[in-house]
Amino acid sequence: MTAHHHAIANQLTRDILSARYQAGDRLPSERELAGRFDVHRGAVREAFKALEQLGIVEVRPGGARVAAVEEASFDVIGKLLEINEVPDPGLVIQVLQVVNALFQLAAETAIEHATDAELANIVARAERLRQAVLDASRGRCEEDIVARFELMRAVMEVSGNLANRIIARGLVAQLASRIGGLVAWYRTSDPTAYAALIEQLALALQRRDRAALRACMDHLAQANRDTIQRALALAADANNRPTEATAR
Amino acid sequence: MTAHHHAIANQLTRDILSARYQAGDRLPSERELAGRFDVHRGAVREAFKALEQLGIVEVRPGGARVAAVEEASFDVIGKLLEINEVPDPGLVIQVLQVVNALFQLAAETAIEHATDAELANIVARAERLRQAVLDASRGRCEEDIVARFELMRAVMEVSGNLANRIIARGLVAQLASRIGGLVAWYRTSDPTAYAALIEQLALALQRRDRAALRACMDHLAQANRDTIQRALALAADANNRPTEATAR
DNA sequence: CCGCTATCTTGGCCTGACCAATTTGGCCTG
DNA sequence: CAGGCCAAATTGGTCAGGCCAAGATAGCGG
Repeated sequence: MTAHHHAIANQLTRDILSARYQAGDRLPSERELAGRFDVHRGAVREAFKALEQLGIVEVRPGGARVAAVEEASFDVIGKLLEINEVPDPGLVIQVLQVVNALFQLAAETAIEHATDAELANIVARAERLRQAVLDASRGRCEEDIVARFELMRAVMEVSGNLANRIIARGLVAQLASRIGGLVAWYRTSDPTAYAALIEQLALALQRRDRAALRACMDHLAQANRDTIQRALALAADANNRPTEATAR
Repeated sequence: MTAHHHAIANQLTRDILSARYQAGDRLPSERELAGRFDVHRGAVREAFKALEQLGIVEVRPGGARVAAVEEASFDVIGKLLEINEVPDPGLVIQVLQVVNALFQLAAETAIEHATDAELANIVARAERLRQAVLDASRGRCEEDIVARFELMRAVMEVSGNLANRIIARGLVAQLASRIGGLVAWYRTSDPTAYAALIEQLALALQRRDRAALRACMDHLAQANRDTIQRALALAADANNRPTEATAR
């Protein structure tokens, strides 16, 4: 393995995101880091490129300075989720809220512009999700989650909003790569109620009823939030108390 | 000026985004492009890095292939806005809708979690915006726009949602760098009505009234959309008929 | 104590080379 | 003739060393 710049970039990213460097600090020079890591300057240089594109470092002739997290790029969200063993629940919830807002926008656009056939397709997927949720209470959880993503993707697609699609896709990807391992802890608290919400969602979509759509999406978001929060708590708990064999 | 890789990256980006290459096509090899552009392979390589991080190209040993736009990264949105003289109105509207959805999320979070003092600060900014809008009808348009961004930024800040903040910031930045030049064409159609909406917004925030907040934000979004759409149409018109001296 | 300059450092970029993975074309086998 | 298989050519990945211009800095002069 000679992917030096990868290792260096990861190390520096962790250092910066865990606040070992303050915003505005000067990073060591490329040449010094090259010496410290015992690699050629090119490797450090490539690592810097990555950090710069992440938006956490601003590199200019004269020196590289770390930037404020608020000014960082889209992709830091994934990195922020990575720095701890179990992702920071607060951040996960925040991302989830954004994803939900985007999903809601897509759904509202869909009921405005989609054809009846497209809506029917979505409704069919919703029905599939409803079934999957009910099945999941008997243990088949993966299908449940897959069906949720399928539904979301379908709605995004017919909404026709490219920007929304790109952003949501990126966000979900960053989130999924991090909390995918939590599937084991993922349980819908009240599948029956959740299934009922899905049914309401399907109905609202079919009738192009915006008010109803918003109402039940609010409830769905709340339910999803609770579920994930519980899963995170369980995972963190298991991680802190590794008496029994930890999954992995 | 020896920023070769910049020029190459731009050229290739335009080629790809304007569909001169189809998704799945193989790009010419680094060495061939180096010869074609008469630069060293390193320059082409750096350009490829940029394209890869844009998500429009997947480069692997054996060849670089262009990816589907839907799979691209967040930053392509800005590039997509850049390929035409006047940005594609449809895309601008889409981005605007996303921004609005994020703004709405922030506002809803704010009325749930912000302190009274923070809300008061936001309300004050809203009042400033209201004044600016009324003033703008007499020609001072820049302050109007600045005040809108200020309000949005303030709401984002107190909402405490880092993910939301980062995404919205990036989106606004990409949009602003592209439609900033349209300020000349930017006119609120009915300033009085708009000011009234802002007042409603302030009131809803102060009372932490979520329903009212949603209602007036819907109207505000609609108004903003119309205004931008009109500005884009005017700009496109002026661009197609360059008989008189075009600004700039 | 402040402002300016000469020098030194730092990043930007070019050149050339070698390596490993993939592709590709020809070859052999059925 | 079709399909699988192997080796050579091509492609991207990485390393190494060097030169240059743009900032940073220490020292000097006011």
